[in-house]
Amino acid sequence: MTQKIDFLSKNQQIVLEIIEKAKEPLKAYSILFSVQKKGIKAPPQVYRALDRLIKLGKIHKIESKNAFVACKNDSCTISNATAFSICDNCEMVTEISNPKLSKYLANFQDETGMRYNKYNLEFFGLCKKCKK
Amino acid sequence: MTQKIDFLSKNQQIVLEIIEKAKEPLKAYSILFSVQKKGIKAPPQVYRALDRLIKLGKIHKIESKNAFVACKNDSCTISNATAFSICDNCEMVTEISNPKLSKYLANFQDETGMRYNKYNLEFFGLCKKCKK
DNA sequence: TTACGCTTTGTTATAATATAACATTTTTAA
DNA sequence: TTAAAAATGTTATATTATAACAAAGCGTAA
Repeated sequence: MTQKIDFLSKNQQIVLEIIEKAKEPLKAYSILFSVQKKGIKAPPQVYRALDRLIKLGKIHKIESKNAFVACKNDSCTISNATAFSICDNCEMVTEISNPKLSKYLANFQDETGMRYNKYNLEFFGLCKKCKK
Repeated sequence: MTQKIDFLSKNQQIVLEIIEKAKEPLKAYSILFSVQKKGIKAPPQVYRALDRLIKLGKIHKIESKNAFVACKNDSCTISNATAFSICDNCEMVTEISNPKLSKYLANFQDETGMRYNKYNLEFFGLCKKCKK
């Protein structure tokens, strides 16, 4: 077997669980502090789990915040096409799953005809609550 | 006057110049090392200049790389709508200026009707050279 | 079974990225 | 001309991330 693609190690499960429970994106070191009681003691353990979970599409990294969210898209096993809306005020992050948008972007070609196998889009604005 | 919107301070000019000359995105600390002979000695000086240049739309931050590129779009004085293509192999970054794309994204509304005033899009793939 | 390779894990140390806090200088505008 | 504001300089430190290597666990084939 070259790779176990559907099995999570203990550390990976622990990290995934805490990200899934969170309502906001979590930072790597805040994850570290939260999981220290469960035996994860050092940054590399957290970062390894994060890297793996990202590759599996279980979580995504919000690049503009260096923070991590669970993928809301149940069927997402790869993470090559992501879009988020981010509130400038309360920092709430929502994953956008809009078939038209993803189709548009997956098919996008620039002037040179270059095609892409991956993209990440981050929208910023005020969420409904903060707009009031 | 509340803000000088079209004037760059000495440090800002120095930092902008080095980013404009570069062919690849530059990291903050590599900028710092390059400008130390010009009297910029400490990180905050670089980061302040970067922040200002970003606000003015003179440069953009490539979030997935923590690196900075000059805006190629001459008329760009604000930086609320950015799109880049990034080569996974050689790390080359190109700013995409595609009117259809920017129009599409500027007008994008999610399911709830929310509109955004800013976005950043990063495409990944292989550039023409690396595809060969 | 055992021993080999591979993956995961643990651990220490350190690299890389970014900002806080405050002193000083320069610029602005009353 | 001088007080306020903005920009700059400086030191220290916070935050984010990885290198490097040792040890443990696990599958598998001899």
